[in-house]
Amino acid sequence: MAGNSQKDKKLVTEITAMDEDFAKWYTDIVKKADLIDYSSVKGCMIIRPYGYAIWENIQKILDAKFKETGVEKVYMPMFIPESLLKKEKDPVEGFAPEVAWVTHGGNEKLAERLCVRPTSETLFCEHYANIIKSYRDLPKVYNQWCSVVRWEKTTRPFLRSREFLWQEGHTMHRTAEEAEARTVQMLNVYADFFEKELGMPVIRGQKTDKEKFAGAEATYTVEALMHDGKALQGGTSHNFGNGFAKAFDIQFLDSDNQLKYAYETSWGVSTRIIGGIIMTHGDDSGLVLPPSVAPIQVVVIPVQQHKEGVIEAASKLADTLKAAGFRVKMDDSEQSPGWKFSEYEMKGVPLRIEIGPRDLAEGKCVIVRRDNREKSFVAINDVTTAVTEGLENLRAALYEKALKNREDRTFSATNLEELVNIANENSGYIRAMWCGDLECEMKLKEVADVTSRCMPFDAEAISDKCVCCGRDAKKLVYWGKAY
RNA sequence: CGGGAUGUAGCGCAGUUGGUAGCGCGCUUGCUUUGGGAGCAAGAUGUCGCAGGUUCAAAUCCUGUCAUUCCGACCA
Repeated sequence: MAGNSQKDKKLVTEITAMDEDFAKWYTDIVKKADLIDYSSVKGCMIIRPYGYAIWENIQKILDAKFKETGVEKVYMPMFIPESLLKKEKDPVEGFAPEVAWVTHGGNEKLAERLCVRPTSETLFCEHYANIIKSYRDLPKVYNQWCSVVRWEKTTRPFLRSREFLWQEGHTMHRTAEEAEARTVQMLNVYADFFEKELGMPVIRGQKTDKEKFAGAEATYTVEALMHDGKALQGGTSHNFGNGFAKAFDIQFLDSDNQLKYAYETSWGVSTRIIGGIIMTHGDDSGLVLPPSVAPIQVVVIPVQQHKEGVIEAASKLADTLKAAGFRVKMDDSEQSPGWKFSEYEMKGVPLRIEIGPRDLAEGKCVIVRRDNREKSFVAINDVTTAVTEGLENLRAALYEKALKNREDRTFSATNLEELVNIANENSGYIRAMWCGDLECEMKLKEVADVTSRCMPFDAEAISDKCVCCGRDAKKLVYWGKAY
């Protein structure tokens, strides 16, 4: 029966509803939007051209922002000798269970085994120790784009893979103040990127000692809330003080002729961002990409393309938009228009332009927004303006929608019972005061299964007592469950 | 790392008491179609995840292993 075959066809391409099974929905999208493929090694994924193009756009934007702040790009080797890795105790202990080791070169066993970098602090430090002699050598503001390896036990595409792509900035400064300023500056670069480019509202704040990077004096973070109410750490910026400088002997002669230790920062974001984009903006039809990083910003779909003048008009439209600087794809393949509509919705293309004989007769085309499927009929001559506005409106709408989700899922608690109840019944952030004791942090994990996500900057106190122990509280903490 | 599920064509799956593999979609060719996943006709595509074992015979039974996935633990 026609009805049945129609239904079967749908099942082939349908994705799981997000409110039914968010985890399955996520993996469906990652595969069906053609972002990745699995490889034969657990936790190591193939990033497909469409997925990689998103990463490339992220890199392009961030790299430009980095350069505006004086960042220089370098590349460090991927191997770290065991002895070098062990020079700084705290991070080694943090990473030890998940480093991968190279023990052989060809058939010969290495005299000293090499670890595949889980992060490159030690390499940067070793190098900085060699090149920094004078206060005139400071600051050093280096960044690298590379992949790192952490042998995770449980893995998920983009969110937790054994090898992932990231950028890691490592900087050296003359004073503690300068290092602190750089730490905050880079956190703000990330926050702006998330909010203005990706349409993802973030909370800027500090990690508790329990959650901070081992060996850091302070870890700052931008935290985003996903559609399902779980938190995702978007990016981190660490102030290392001069702890690493002491371990690696990074000293310089200051203008007062005194030998001093340099102050270090480090900051990074990874391909995990892509997972964040999916889980923030995606819907039951697939991915929804913010225009800034969408590999295709506008897809032009000719309708009844065999009719005279349709392909020509569609091509011309696409060329006009390309010339105006948009990333445009014209799809005149033989698939039916309906198939193409679904396909590009799955891939999250922000705007779709339909153009067929009916439109041609009126000198118009149809622009459809991915997020709300709103259609507008636009004169062909005005299409550049309409696309500019459409992309901007979509970006703003994505932000608003994500912000509303966060607001709807942000709760406050002033005592333990309240907090536990909220945690049991909802998924999201719980704002609550904290005394600063590790014990209370552990207890909340135990009784409410939440961890501290961050202590927002400039947060107002909502009570003067710790939500857990009732003693005087120091900080407002956002608690939640994290990816 | 513990518990559950899965692995058969590019994708989604069926395959009975063991007897040598099938369906839908997709793909190729042709014609008709085209404004929300088109129709008809003719085709092509498989080391049944991998390695052992039992058997005259294994996709099917047994053991191991790898991968995916879900839940938990762990971890950033």
